[in-house]
Order: sequence, then structure tokens, then C-alpha cells
Amino acid sequence: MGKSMSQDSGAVQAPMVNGMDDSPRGRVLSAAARLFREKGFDRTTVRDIAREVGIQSGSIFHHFPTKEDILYAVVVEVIRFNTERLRAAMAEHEAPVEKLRALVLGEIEAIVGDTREAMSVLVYEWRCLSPDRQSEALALREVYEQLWLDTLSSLHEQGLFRDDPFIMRRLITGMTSWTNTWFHPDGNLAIGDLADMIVRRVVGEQADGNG
Amino acid sequence: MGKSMSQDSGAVQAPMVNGMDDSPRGRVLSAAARLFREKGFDRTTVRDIAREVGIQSGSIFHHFPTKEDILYAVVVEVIRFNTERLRAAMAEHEAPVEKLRALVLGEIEAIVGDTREAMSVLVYEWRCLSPDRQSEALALREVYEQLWLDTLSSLHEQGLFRDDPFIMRRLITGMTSWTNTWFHPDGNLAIGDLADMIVRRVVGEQADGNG
Amino acid sequence: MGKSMSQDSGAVQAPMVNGMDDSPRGRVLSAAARLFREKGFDRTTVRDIAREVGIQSGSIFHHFPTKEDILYAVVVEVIRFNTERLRAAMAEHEAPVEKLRALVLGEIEAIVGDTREAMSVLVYEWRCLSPDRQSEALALREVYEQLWLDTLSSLHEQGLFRDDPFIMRRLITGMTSWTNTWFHPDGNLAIGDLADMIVRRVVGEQADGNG
Amino acid sequence: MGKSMSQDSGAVQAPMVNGMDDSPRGRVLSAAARLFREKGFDRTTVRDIAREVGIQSGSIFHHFPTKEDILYAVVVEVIRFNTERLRAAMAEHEAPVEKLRALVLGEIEAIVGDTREAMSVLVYEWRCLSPDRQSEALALREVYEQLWLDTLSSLHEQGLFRDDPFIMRRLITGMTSWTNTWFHPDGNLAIGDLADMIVRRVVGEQADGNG
DNA sequence: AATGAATGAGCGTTCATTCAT
DNA sequence: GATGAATGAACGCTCATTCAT
Repeated sequence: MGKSMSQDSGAVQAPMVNGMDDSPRGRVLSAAARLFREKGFDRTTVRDIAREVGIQSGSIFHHFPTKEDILYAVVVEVIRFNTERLRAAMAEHEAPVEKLRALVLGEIEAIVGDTREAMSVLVYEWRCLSPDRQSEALALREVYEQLWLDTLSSLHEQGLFRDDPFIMRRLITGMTSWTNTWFHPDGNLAIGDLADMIVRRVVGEQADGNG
Repeated sequence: MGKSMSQDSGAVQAPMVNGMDDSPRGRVLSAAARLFREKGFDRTTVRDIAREVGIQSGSIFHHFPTKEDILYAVVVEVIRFNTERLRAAMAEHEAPVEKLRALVLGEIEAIVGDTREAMSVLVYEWRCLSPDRQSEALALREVYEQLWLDTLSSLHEQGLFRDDPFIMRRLITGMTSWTNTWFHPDGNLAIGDLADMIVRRVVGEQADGNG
Repeated sequence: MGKSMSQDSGAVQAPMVNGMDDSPRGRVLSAAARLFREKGFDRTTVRDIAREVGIQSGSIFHHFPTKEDILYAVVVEVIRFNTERLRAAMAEHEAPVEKLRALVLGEIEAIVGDTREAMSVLVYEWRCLSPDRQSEALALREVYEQLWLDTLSSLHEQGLFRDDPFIMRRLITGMTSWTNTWFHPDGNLAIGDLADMIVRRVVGEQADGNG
Repeated sequence: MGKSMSQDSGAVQAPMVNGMDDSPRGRVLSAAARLFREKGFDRTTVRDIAREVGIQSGSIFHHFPTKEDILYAVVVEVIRFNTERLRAAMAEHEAPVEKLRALVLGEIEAIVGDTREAMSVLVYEWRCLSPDRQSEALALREVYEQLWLDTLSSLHEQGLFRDDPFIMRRLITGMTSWTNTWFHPDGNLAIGDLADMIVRRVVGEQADGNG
């Protein structure tokens, strides 16, 4: 269905979210992300995380003052990591439409690929953060969002779509974030084709074929 | 921004989800939907719901055997109610594009309007249902989804869009369900304009104006 | 296994404990006895009893002021009924050994026969009665026990056994009451043979066979 | 190190059921046995046990997953302990009649002596165990019962009594288990005399008299 | 007499967090 | 740093009892 606008990077994936390394702290973070996604923040106990990591529950508190701090760390790490990833992906392209495709593809990869668990947590467990923490994380998200808004504004100015870029971003966010409920990277639909399909929702069929 | 394809119903809203009437049971259901949305299922205590309704916590269990049954009832009521609403909205139109717009508008109304709380619960607290309950509710949801798929297939056959109707439905679901995070019915953007904008994402600019 | 000392009554059984008739009160009592035996007093809810009787749980309290009063009534009824039964059975015999056998047989019949449930309650749920109620019921039980002690004393005076009659009564009580855990009236062992066997434990083999 | 110059007297018996030591777990078990006996399993709350032990109610669950597991542990410990006690007591005698007396004495001691509370629980709270747990405990009890059946069969073969050994065991069980309702070790009746009296119920007066 | 919704104290259990070792 | 027993507040839920109808 529709050919890819350009070759997907496919190449070497950034191997891991920065803070989720092999340190005890990193292993707690990875386990927590996985469990928070699978069972939700509230249904994941500190003992669950400890068991997964192979330590005692009390030991968790040498690394994080509270359970909420673990959630916050997951959220912050994944935002930072994906902001960087998007910035890098955009930098490889010149044409706004290709920048847009890089953003879409990067966001989908974040949502269904390596940072899948943490991204899911970002959406579904957001309200488990205290208001203060939500504000702090929101500030980080704004950097990420600005990458999108800049690109969309640019496309809009060039007349590649007519609707409001801010609203457009929200529609795109809906489309991409919902993929976590149905898209599987090794299914029939290639991730690049999905990205193209979403790009077409923004700029229409003109996006296709050429180039 | 873009004129409405047709007059929005604006008219009399169906006042209430069937089971959420003024009976004790109905008041429990309404309070629960609100609280589940606000704090999540796990963070809403039975005592919270009881306090909101003005009864004792033990009395809840005259109406629902378990807390999960309250969630299930909310989910079932809102699916049934919105399935009926969509069916009625579709019935008022002949042209597939107009049927599509009715679906989009109806779904957005469900998500940001009167059944807002319960719809949010449907998305965010789904996993708090036991697998059995999920299956049962899924069967009801399929009726709802079939209304969409029939309409989208029809548009596809008429050549009004080229991409796969199943995938298209998923993109639409993402766009509409995400509105609960940002859209406010009495803000600057009219709900009808938002519906039009989403319809354009499916059938392109051809949907506009003329008619 | 040893022949019966005399013909077992086999005949018409007194049909029912006095108070456990077909009145609402009587049906509550029967149901309660059965349930108290099956699940224990504490694990039997007033709703269980009501369901069994076919009324609402609130209605129980028109017949008994508290749940404990139901237990007390069961206990009192069964003591009264079996005291009368034992008195009647004894009256049919002259010889002390035959009186003893009548007592043993009557007690076993009470424990494994028609009043089985209530007798079990008497033993196993005794402590669920308040101290006051225990005292009152104990006073009734003493009438019953006196029948035994009179007979055993008589046998003792005649030299049919040498040990203390009071202690002997306690050993008999143990033997008979324990039958509720293992004896089934329609199994291989006839109830009359079991009674004979217990009588032999008191008066030795001399009890047997020969007139 | 040099070996001990004299054999351990063996005199000083560990005065306590194996698992009921001074550990937190052991103290929970002892307190539970006492309370289960006094008030019954259902009327004993976890908070009662905790108060008795001097810990918080939540702390109980570090030692036992559920309240029922406490009951099961009491049951298992007391069965194991008394099986061992009976085995040891039997081993000291050669003659079957003396083995029988050792069994009777051992069982009474279990019922009215140091393991009194737990033995009472065994009888009266048995039904509070789940069916699975009942089966498991029953398997342990069978080892205990086999000691009795072996001895009784031996006596029966030697013609020391005529009735069925299996039924005889049941009558004995009744006599001994009922002692918990009336016998006090420091009353007028010596425990050894009581044992003799029960033995006479099995083998008649022939058991008596000599040395 | 009977109903059945409501009460409210109390239950077994959970779990983030603490802290002596 | 790590442990794991202990805490204690809070949870979902039960149930004998009450009472307006």
C-alpha cells in the first residue's frame, strides 16, 4: 500500500534510553516501565519491581525516595530520549515534508518500538504524577512539541495544508499515540507505510510518489 | 475556519445515559464515572463514591456486587448509549460523506460532551476490567465499530479515499479519542468545525463547501 | 457382629422436633440447624437462612430477636426433644442393662438420625452461645444427664461395672458424640450392633446374648 | 573436641511443639492456637492474634500469607508433634496391652496437656480449613492413626478383645477427644488412672491387677 | 407480617515506607 | 548498599440489624 517516501533508517537503533542502563538504578527503571505499562502504576507494587530486578523491596528506596519518583524518572527519561531522537531524525532532512515524515516515523517508533513501554506509561499513567511533577514534565514535553510545531508551521506557510497547525498537531498526536493499541511492527503493515499514511492525512496525496 | 457541512444538531441533547438516572444505582454510576475519570479506577475508593452519593460505603454493595462491577456497568452503559446515538445520527443522512461526518461528530460529542467522563473511563480504565469482562464489553464495542466500518468501506468503494478502511478507522479513533485531552466544547473551536477537519483528513478537501 | 439384645424400635419415629414444625418459625429453625451444622454458626449468615426458608433476611427478625437466639432455640428444642425421647425409651424397659441400652441407642439415634444436625450444633457451636445462654441450656441438659446418671448408678450398685459412674458417663458421651464423624445409619454396621458394642464397653461381655 | 563423658539424659524434653518456638512465627502460632481454642477460628481476628503477640496486625502477614495458613500451620505442627510423641511412647513397651496404654496415655496427654489448645483446634476448627488443606492434613493424620490400628489389630489377633478394631479405634477416639471437655490434669482423677480406665474399656478387667 | 434498602462497625488483607542490622 | 521484619493507614467487602413502607 503506497510506497515509502524514502528509505527508512532501519539502521542502528539508539540502543537504550539514557538512564536505563545496566546500573541498579537503570534496571529498576526498565523494570518499572515494563510493569507500569503492563499493569498500571497503581497495580504495580514496589515488590513487583524489586522482584523483577532481583533485589529486596526495601533496597529500591536507596535509589528512589518514593514510588512516584520512579514514575517521574521513567517519564523524564523517555521524554528526553525521544526529544533527542526526533531532533536527530529531523536534522537528516531538508524538505519540510520529509522533516514531517521523520517526525511521524520517529514518534511511531517511540510508541511501538524500543521505548514502547515508557511511552505508554507517559500517556496512561500521567495522572499518577503529582501536579508539581506534571508541570515539570510538561516543561520538558514542550521542547519536544516545539519540534513539531516548527515543522508544521513551516508546512502551513508553504501552503501544504490549510488547517490550523496547532490543531493539526493534536490530530497527529491522537493518530500516533493510538497506534500503541493496535500496531505491531512485525505485522503486515510496514511502519514506514503507516508513517506515509499519516503524512498523507496532513498534506494530502501530493505527498506521494515523487522524489 | 472552514464552514460546517451542515447545521449541527445543537438541538435537544439526549439528556442522560440510560442507566444513569436518579435511582440510587444511577447516582452511584454517575459518581463513579466522574471519579474514575478524575482519579482513575484504582485511586477511587468505594468510600469516595459513597461520599459523593451521600450514602454509606457498605450500601454501595446493595447495588453492585463488587467495585469492578461498577466499572463494568459504566462501560456497558456508555457503549450501548453511544452505539444508539451513532445509529440515530447516521440514519438522518443519505450520502456516505455525510454519514461519516455524523459519525465523527457523534463520537466527538460522546468524548467531550455529556458522556465525556464515561468515555474517558472506557479508554483509560479498560485494563482494570478482568479479561472476561473485557471480552464481554468488546462484543458490544464491535457493534459500534461496525457502524464505522460499513460507512468507511462505502466511501472507499466510491473512491473517496484510497487507504485501507480498517487502518483509517484506527487513525480516526486516535484523532477523536485524543480530543478528550485538549478540546473544550465552549472554546474557540466549534465542535462542528473540528468534525469537518477530521472528515477532511479522510476524504481530503473535496469534502468541503460544495454540496 | 453380636446379636442385638432386643428388637430395635425400628418402628415409627417421632416425626419432628417439637418446635421445628411447618410454621415460619419452625422452618427457620430447621434451616438454621442444617446450615449451622454444615458451615458453622459464624459462617452461616442470616441471609443464608432466609434464602433457604424463602423469605427476606429482614423477616427473620420478626421471629427471633437476634441470630444467637436462633442458635439458642435450636439448642433448647433439641435438648427438650431428646430428653423426652430418652425418657420414653427407658420407660419401655425394666432391667438396668436394657435401660442402658435404650439410652445408648436413643443417644446415637439423636446424633446420627433425625436430630443429627441439631445435635451436631449442640456440640460444635456451644461456645457461640453467650455465657448466660450456656447456663440456661446447661440446666436443661442436666435433666437429660440425670437420666443417664440414675441408670449408670443403678448398674454400678448391682456390680455390673466397677469404675466411677460419673466418669463412665463421660466416656460414653465421648463414644456416642464422636459417632457423628463416622457412623452412617445405612452403612454396614447396624445401629443396634453399635449400641451393643458400646454397652459392652460398660458392662463387659456379660451383656451379651443370653437372656 | 573430646566426646561427652555421659549420654545426654534425654530427660529434659523440648517442652514445646517444634514450630512453636520463640521466633515471631512461633509466637504467632502459640497465640493463634490459644485464641482459636478459646473463641474459635472465625471469632478470632487477626488483630486479636497480633495484639497477643505484641505486633501490628499487618505484620502477621510477613509470616503467614493468610489467616487460614495460620490455622493450617497449627494443625500440621500438632499432628507431627503428637505422631512423634506416640511413636516414642510406644517404642518403650513390648507387650501390646502396654503399647495400647502408652497410646491412650499419650493421646490424653496431647488433649489435656501441653498441646491441649492445638488439639482442640484440630477437632473443632477442622472445617475452617479449605478442602485441599483438609486433605493434606488428613494424609498426616493417617500416619498417626496407623500407629493405633497396628496396635489394636495386634491385640485383636491375640484375642484380647472381640469387636472390630476399626470401630474400636473410633470409640477410643471419642473417649479421649471428649476428655477436653471435662478432664483437668490436676484434679482428683490421675491421668494414669483415666488411661487405665479407657484401656479396660477395650480389653476388659483382664488388663488389671498384676504388678 | 413482610420487605429490602440502608447502616456502620469491623473484617482480612495490602503495601509504600522505615530502620536496625 | 543491601536486607527484610515491621509498621500502620487504608482498602474492598461483609453482615447482623434497623426501619420506613
